[in-house]
Amino acid sequence: MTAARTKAHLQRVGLDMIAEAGYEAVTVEQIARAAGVSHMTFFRHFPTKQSLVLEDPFDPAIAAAIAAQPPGASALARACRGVRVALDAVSLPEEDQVRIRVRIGASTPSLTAGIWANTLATQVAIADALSTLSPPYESRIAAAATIGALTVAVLEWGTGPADRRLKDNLLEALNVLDPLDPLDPLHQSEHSR
Amino acid sequence: MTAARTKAHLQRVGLDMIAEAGYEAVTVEQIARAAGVSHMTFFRHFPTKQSLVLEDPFDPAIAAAIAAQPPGASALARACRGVRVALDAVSLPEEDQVRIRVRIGASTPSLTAGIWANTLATQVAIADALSTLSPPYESRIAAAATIGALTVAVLEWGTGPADRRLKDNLLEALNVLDPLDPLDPLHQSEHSR
DNA sequence: TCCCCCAATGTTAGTCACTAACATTCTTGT
DNA sequence: ACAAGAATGTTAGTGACTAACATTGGGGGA
Repeated sequence: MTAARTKAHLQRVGLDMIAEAGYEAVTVEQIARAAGVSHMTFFRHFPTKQSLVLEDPFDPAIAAAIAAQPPGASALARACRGVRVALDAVSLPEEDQVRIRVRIGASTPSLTAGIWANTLATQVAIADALSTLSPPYESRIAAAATIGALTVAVLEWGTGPADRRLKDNLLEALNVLDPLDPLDPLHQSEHSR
Repeated sequence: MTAARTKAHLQRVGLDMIAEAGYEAVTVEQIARAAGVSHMTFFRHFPTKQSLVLEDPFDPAIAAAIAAQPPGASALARACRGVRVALDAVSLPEEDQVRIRVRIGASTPSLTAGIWANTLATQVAIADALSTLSPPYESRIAAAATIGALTVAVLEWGTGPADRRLKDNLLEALNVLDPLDPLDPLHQSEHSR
């Protein structure tokens, strides 16, 4: 069996078991056996048990959109506006499996901790994108604040009603840090400065 | 030996060993033996190995100062101004041991992850304090952004030059989220609204 | 078609963080 | 001095994760 198939199979089986019994109640050994492999194969595909749930590749489009923001605004505002642009361009997965993973992560304390840890790479990428126009310290602060807001938005989406769109949650979060004109709440980020 | 003394002794010995050899290179067993106790005693005083480095009690004064902020400003602004007031009132420890702990945490990836996890309780407290005047969602976003900024400020302080004051780092971070009048950059938080 | 090669997987034996159950010692008030 | 409770020790275990080495299976070249 090809490597990608084995990995996908492990994740499907593992998420099923965890969704049913809870993250702590399922051991890696059990997941591996249920998927018909050994625990070593599990760890060859997922570096940690956490990563089965939390694995989330960073999208470089976000950093690019932030770096492309025009000068004249604070680092925080540029970060928020860049993310808005990226949200318009990229199509979010919004698949059911993502929602399940977020729900598991939000309801398991040890995983919620891991979620914040997972954002570190994104945080650094955003800070780098900001630092072309702002001092490094301000860039790091703005990046951390932005990531914090977005992470809460994702967690809230995962635990909220199923018909709520992730994108709406994210835009609302950005609005807290960088308020748009309330009369024209959307479609302004690309044109305002 | 009284419990508090044993705990302090374990922490002193453990931080010494970790500062010298690195967090991953020192086992709990080694710390316990060096302190003249068994590993069970270690875990009776520190729930995890991480907590030896990261343990940091939440100061309720911060939440109180935020809750006392006057209405008329955004949740984010009230959070920042409340923290500024709390920083004026409370005297920060600023001891060498704190700096050592932050330095260890900042330079050890698995601990940096734990630092973010440790802020969760504070984040919830701030969100609660904000939610008396703002909707819960906006409160959670603002709390996450504020905590994110403050955490970066602490990490930066821990790795930066030794004569830099923690308070200055924190105020500068708050300034990124809630800019003060640049002509009167300090001493304004208590009077502005 | 055969074979070989290498990627994917298995086996085994460990380390380390952490826990449960129970035994032991030390301290402290009376 | 003497119980009673707090602090600590012992032992045995679980589970995540790693290192070293053995094994298999399928696809490309001869």
